[in-house]
Order: sequence, then C-alpha cells, then structure tokens
Amino acid sequence: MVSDAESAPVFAKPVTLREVAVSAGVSVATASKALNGQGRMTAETRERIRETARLLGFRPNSLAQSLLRRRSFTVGLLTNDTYGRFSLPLMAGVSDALVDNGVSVFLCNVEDDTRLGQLHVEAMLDKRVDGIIATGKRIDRHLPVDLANLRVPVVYAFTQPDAGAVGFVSDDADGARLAVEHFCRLGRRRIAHVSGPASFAVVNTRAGAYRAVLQENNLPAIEPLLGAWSEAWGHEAVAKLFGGRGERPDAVFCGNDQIARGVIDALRERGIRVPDEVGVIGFDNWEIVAEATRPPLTSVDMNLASLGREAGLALLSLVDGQPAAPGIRKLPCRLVVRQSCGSPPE
Amino acid sequence: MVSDAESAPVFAKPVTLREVAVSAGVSVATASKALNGQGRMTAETRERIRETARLLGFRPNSLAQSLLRRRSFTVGLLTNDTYGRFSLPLMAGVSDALVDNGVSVFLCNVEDDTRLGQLHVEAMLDKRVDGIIATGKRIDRHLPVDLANLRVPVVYAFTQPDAGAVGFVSDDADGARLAVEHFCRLGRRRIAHVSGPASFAVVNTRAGAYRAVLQENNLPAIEPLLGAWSEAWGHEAVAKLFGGRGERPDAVFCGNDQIARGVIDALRERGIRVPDEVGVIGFDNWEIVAEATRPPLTSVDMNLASLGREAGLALLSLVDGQPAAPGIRKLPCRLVVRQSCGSPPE
DNA sequence: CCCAACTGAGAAAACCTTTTCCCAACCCTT
DNA sequence: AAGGGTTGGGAAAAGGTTTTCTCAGTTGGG
Repeated sequence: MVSDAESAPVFAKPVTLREVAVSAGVSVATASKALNGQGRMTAETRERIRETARLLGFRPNSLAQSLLRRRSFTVGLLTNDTYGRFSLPLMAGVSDALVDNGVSVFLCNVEDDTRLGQLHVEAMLDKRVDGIIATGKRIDRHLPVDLANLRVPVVYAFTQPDAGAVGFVSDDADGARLAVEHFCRLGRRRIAHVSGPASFAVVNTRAGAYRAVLQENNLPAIEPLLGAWSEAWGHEAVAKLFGGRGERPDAVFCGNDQIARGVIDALRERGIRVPDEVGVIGFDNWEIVAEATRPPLTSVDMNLASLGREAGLALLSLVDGQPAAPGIRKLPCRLVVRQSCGSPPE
Repeated sequence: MVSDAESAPVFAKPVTLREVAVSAGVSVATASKALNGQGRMTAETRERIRETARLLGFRPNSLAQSLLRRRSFTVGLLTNDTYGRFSLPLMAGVSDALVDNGVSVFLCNVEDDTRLGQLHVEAMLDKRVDGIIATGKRIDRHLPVDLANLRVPVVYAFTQPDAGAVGFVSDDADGARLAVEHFCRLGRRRIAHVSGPASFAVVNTRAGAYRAVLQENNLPAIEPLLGAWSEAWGHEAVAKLFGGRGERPDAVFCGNDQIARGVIDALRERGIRVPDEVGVIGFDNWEIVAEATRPPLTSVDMNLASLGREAGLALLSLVDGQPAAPGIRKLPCRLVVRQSCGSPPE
C-alpha cells in the first residue's frame, strides 16, 4: 500500500548533534568536542563519535553556529550593475576569493534605487552578513546607498568609496600607457585617441596618460576625440580622422572595444588596411567583441576578476579584525595582444 | 585625548529584543508579541513597546528567527553560466521575484566542476536555504550536480530538470514561429535559416518550427544551414546562400544575434540592401548587438527575466508546501521589431 | 456571594551548537 | 592511606527569538 505522503515530496529532516550524541552514547558536549577536535577524551571515543556522525550524515546547522559565533560566513555583494559586463568578471573574482574561504555571497542588485538599496542593506544586516562589498558600473560614481557607519566592514570595488573606506579600482592611466607605449614600440608615429564622453573620469585619466606618453616619445599631440561609447561613434571618428586632407594617423587607441570595432569596420569600408596601414587597440578586452572584429582586436584588460578577488580578500581580513589603511588602491591593467595592432618592424 | 579605540573602526553591537523588553519594562515574550502583532495586551502596552523598539533601532536577528522557524528566507541560485548573457537576465528575474518576498539569494557559480558544485550545494544546505534554483547556459544540458533527493525543493530554469522536478524553459518553437511568420506576413517568399551546431537541442527545435511554418504557408523549403554561433559563420553562410547562381533568399532567420550580425555585415559587403532586398531576424535579442547592427536588428526575445521570475515564484510556493506538478513548462517568446526585417508591403 | 469566563502578561521550552566550568574516578607519590 | 594531579566526560549557559502554557486578577451572570 502506498501512503499518501508519497504524493508530495517529503523532505528529510536534517540530523542534529543531539541525535549523534544519543546514538554514540555520549553527551552533546562531548559530541561537539569530538567533531571539532576540541576537549579531551580517549581516541576511541572520539573516533566512535565521528563514525556515528558520518553514518548519520550529520552536518552542523550553520544558523546555530553563526548565532553563537556572531559570524555568519556570509557577505553581501551590492551592485547597481548586476547584469553589465564589468560587474560580471568582478563578481566572479569576489565570489572565487570568498568561496575558497567557505564564505557564501548574497547577491543584491540595487539598480539606482536608493530605497531598494537601503532595503537590501538592512536585509543583509538582519541576516548578519560579516561584511559588504559594493561594486558599480562606474569607477567615478557612488552607489545610491549610504554604507558609512554600518556595523560591518565595507569594501568598494570598481566604484567610488566613501570617505575613509577601502576601495579597489583599475589603474586606467596604466592601461592607457600600456596601449600607447605598445604602439610606440611598434614604430607608430601618429597615434590618435578616440574615447567616450568627457563626463566619465576614466576618459580624462586615459586621455591624460595618452598625452603623456606621446610627449615622452616626442610624438605629435593629437587632440583626443571624445564622443560616445558606441560603434557608431567609432565610425564617426574615423570620418573625422581620415576624411580630411591632413596627415592621417597610423594608429588609433580607442576608449572601449565597441568604439574600436566601429573604427575597424569604418577603416575597412574606406579600404584602409588594419593593421598594415593603421593599428587599433581597444579597452576592456570584452572577448566577445574583441574576437569578432576583423582582425581580432588587441585590447587593454582591466583584470577585473583579480580586482574582485583583491576586494574579497581585503574584506575578509577586515572581518578578521585586521585593520586596513583606507584609500583607493589601483590595480594594474594588462595588454592582450591580438592582430589589430601589427607586429614590430623588422 | 583620543582613545586608541578610534584608530580601528569599532562596529556597534546590534540591540536585542531583551534590551527592548527591559527598556519597556516588560518580558521578552511580551515584547516579541507586541512587535509581531501576536498575543493579547492593552493597546497602550503594545504601542509603548513598539515605540521603544523604534527608538532603540531594534532589528530582529534573522539567524535566531530562522533557527526557530526552520525557514531562512534565503535561497540558493546555482548556475554554471554566472557570467554569460543568458543567465544574467534570468538571474535578475529570479532575484526580483524573491526580493519582493523578502528572500535573499545566494549566488553560486559552479562552472562545470562537479566537486565545486557539491561543495556549494552542501554549503547552502548547511546554511539552511529554503530552496534552490538551478540555471545553466544550455537548455538541453544538466548541471554537473545532482540535485535530486535534496531536503529542500529545487526548481530548474533554462537548464534540463532532473526527473520528477519542475522546470521552466523558453518555447523555442514559438520563438522561431514568431520570426518566420513575421517574414511571411511581410510578404517574404524565400526564407532561409542559418543557425548554430546541430548538437544543440534548440537548433533542431527552431529548425523544425521554421520548416513547419514554411510548409503551412506553401513556401519553398530551404535546408537550414547549421554551423557555429559566430559572426564568422554568418559571413560564411551568406557566401553559400548568395554566392551561387541559384535563386536568392529574400529573408534570413538566424539562430542568434551574432550570426545575424555576420549575415547583415556580409550582405552589406556584397552590396545587398537590408531590409530592402533581404530581411534579417536574429534570436536572443541581445541588445548590445541588436542595436549596433546596421540597420538595427529585429530579434526574438526569450523573455528570460520573466522566465526567472516564474521560476522564483514557483520555488516560493513549493517552499510554502504547495505541491506543484512536475514537468517542463515552456514560456512564450516575443518578437522585438527593429529595422532589419522591413515594413509590410503597401 | 460564588463560579465561570475572560484579560493581560510572564515563565519556560524550543531551535542547535559551542564552550566554560565542574566532577568523579583513577594514578602516583610520600 | 592521604593528598594532589590527571583524565574522560557531562551539565549548563549562551546566542536571540517565538510560542505555548500558565496564572493572577477582573468582570459578568445567576
């Protein structure tokens, strides 16, 4: 006869430490100590308890442990760009660093909604997260949430930290340098720069480094072309750079990969060969774009995953009570060379 | 004089129910009941306790509540595609549905690593998640983790469910129909289909629906061209379709947006006008691609966010003990019309 | 005036684990 | 044989909340 209970899935009740203790014929205290390698008892007793626990499939209830230890091995990841391409590798890095330490991550997407943000933060605090990592879609903007004076440590990654806090961002000047210096080494002499809107801090940072490298190498200064982060702007910029009668660039350093793609497509449409006549380097190393351009795009990678990892580890040591000097730490970029920038001259 | 304590941030201790009770001059029991609207007491007492709690900034400790209620208001989101473009809107939907119900989400990226997957699942179970949502990058593959016979309910979204489980996927046949029927309505007569590898179930599903619609409309059958999910394959396919001396298609339905972009670019390079001479429709509605094609790409959207939302709500009702019929539920797609498919004939 | 019913609130158990303190038994020394 | 140290293990508190049970006092009806 089949019982009614079978019609709905019935979920097994977890086995508790008490049950292990009873089954092994000891007290819960002893059982706890046996499993945690604490206290004193005969090796035989300890082993018997462990075996019993194994047999019963005992797993300690983290909730109870956390309640007692005042440490939940849980952190919150707050972002207003959960589904953008910057946050993703960054979140992967954070997650990696934490998971290796037995810490789980609450993902909270707050969009640009202050109310939603506060809601999430309070929910996380109620759930006794050990700390919070804040990430965003822009290095030069604050999240729409006030994270100062929380009762847990906060680390910022790829977003503007509050005063006195710890933050990690990419070193955009370094990234731009990497690209422009690479062009110099390849013997390019007229290097242009096409980037996004001037309202982005990174646009100015990168443009500054671009100018500096040109000067250091005694190359002609070309005023950076600032526009949008789009392919369309890449097309437009090529029209400006290559449409006139003036001397043409032999290299274009682009503010992101989409602009770079637009530039490459526009150059091809004008019959200008990449990389033979003009080299192109992008920024972000967004693989799906960089590998689809013809030829595949050399691009600056911001190492967002390691940035996330660093942030995760920093938070962990903060949680452990290690003080950390406040301030923004810049992490270096990396140039991923593909085929759009040409080979060194023989 | 500045105390040493100021050098390191010291985090305020949360206030407990006991403190509220003492402060209001009642027992913890009464305080609890006052705040939860339970029990019986004078309106005056209740109000006084509430006011005290508000003043003290009392927030109940979720850990303690969860321990008692055997319900943590926490679920795990398991994915092997955390950082791919399918999971993202899906996760947003899941998250939305759950957050509205006060449930937090543990994000777990298991890649294709069975060991890592089991580790994550056990960690979540230890943390007493109320349920688990499994999502992946392919509708026709299982996650590398065994989620059958867990002690919590599991719902699958955009990944193959285990036997007897509840799963949600997009209705790819519906999506393909939407696209091909749209072409038919626009008066296109020779509709080609360029898609990904035959090893993907969706490729066959969509190709099947494509053939069916052609037949229903008495249009000539053209054997689908199966290749890769890339722009390059789109170029190649155009060479095959438009390179010979045979009759040329006047519409191409593509298996994803990248192929579609390749097709559109290749057509332009051949001087074939889109949408005047050939209409193109993509699949996935990956906005960043769809909006960068020239002209912007009409594409089938799988409504992944609502798929995620449905999955979240289904899990919630499962957690509440409402039984759900096992099986795969297919959710309809939606055609997002841009400019690559042309207007209806006058 | 007595009993029943109701009212407002508290005591205590429960959830599960960890840790401190304590105790009984044993061994050794003098 | 008495005193002290050691050994193996248990009792109980703690962590913060919810819920059931209990109870003293008050009100109402007969």
